[in-house]
Amino acid sequence: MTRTRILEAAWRLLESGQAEGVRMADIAREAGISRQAVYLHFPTRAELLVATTLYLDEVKHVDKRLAASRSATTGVERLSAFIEAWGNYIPEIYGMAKALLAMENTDEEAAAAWSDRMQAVRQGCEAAVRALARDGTLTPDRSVEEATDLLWTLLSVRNWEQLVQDCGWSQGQYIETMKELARRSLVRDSG
Amino acid sequence: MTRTRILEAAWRLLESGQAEGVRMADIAREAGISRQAVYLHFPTRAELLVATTLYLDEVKHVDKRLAASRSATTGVERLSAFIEAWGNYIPEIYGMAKALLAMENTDEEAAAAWSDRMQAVRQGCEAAVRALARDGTLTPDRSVEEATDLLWTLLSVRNWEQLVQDCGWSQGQYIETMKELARRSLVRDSG
DNA sequence: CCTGTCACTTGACACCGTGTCAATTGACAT
DNA sequence: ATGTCAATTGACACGGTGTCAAGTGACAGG
Repeated sequence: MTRTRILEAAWRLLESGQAEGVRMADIAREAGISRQAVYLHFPTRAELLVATTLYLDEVKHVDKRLAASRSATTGVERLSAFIEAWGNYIPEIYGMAKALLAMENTDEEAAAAWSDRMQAVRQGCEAAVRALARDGTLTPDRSVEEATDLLWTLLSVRNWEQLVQDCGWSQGQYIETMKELARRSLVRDSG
Repeated sequence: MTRTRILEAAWRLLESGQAEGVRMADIAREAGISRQAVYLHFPTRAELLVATTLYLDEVKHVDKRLAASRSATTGVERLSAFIEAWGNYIPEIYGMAKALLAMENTDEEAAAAWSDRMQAVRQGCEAAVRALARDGTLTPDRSVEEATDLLWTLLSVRNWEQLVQDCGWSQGQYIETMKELARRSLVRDSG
């Protein structure tokens, strides 16, 4: 199916670094079809990018990965498992994310799409925070909502980008630091 | 001087919200001159934006604000003062920052300019971390460099944006949370 | 009073990337 | 043979940046 070939082509290009060099013409060439044929399947660049993220989520089985964090028994374990699952997913979608993020400013639809995806992440954060609250291990300093905001911000793609891409941290270092930071700022009595 | 009028116009427009709607023509109109006259003073949009940030730093006396944090005696005080100074500066430059950030992806020069400005912030972070290290109050978990990376990331404009703009936190809430987060993740024995 | 010069204006234009439109081709099915 | 469907080619509009050339008006010095 041509549609799939386009999605694969987009993915391949976005994955390989220089996010913003990826134009519709490039994707078409990579897929071995004409630029106009791309428009036959995806009305706008934004929609193509969104479709690519959804395609990735499917191919990479995000759902299965998050299942692990959902099955954790204690809140603390759940928090840790969630950070690990999401944190390790970031590098795989980073090319995509960067391209989508770059359109946020100019493209209404791209912004909405990215916001949707991030709300899903926020759900995950909230679930982890609620698990802590249920166990009574959430720090008394913050409400569930504030704690969720904080965790969500900590785990943003931008923060990953800054630490791993710009500062040269290893992925493991990133994960460990985020876990520790989350624990210290969200879990009660954990010096 | 026309140059100043242009800078003031750019500032006024950027400050008032919708960063990405600000085109060269808009700035010219706001300054009461022709679009081409702007190019007489600033060769490119990126250079105009950069000049505007420098102009803002001058007008807003960033240097004086940071002096306070430099004169703190203990490392912990210095950390706190720095977070307060920088954290309270962010909302004043946010319009600018957003416009510059939006060009990061497309414009080489804008990216370099923004990166420069952020390196300056990083210097401030590093100074605070070194003050902690000197006092022996830096957590043993992290090297000076790692601690600097972490603090710098915590205090990014993007994080401020997400918490204050997107999540609706108050400025005071943001400052307090950042101070606490920094303390918990950088200062030794502070549960 | 003439002549420069300097800041600015007007208007036209090239470039780039996105998205649109119309006419055409080639394969496959009925 | 006919229809249909995916894809092709080529042209074009739009928006925003940046360039270029010619013109205008004010002010200064001889």
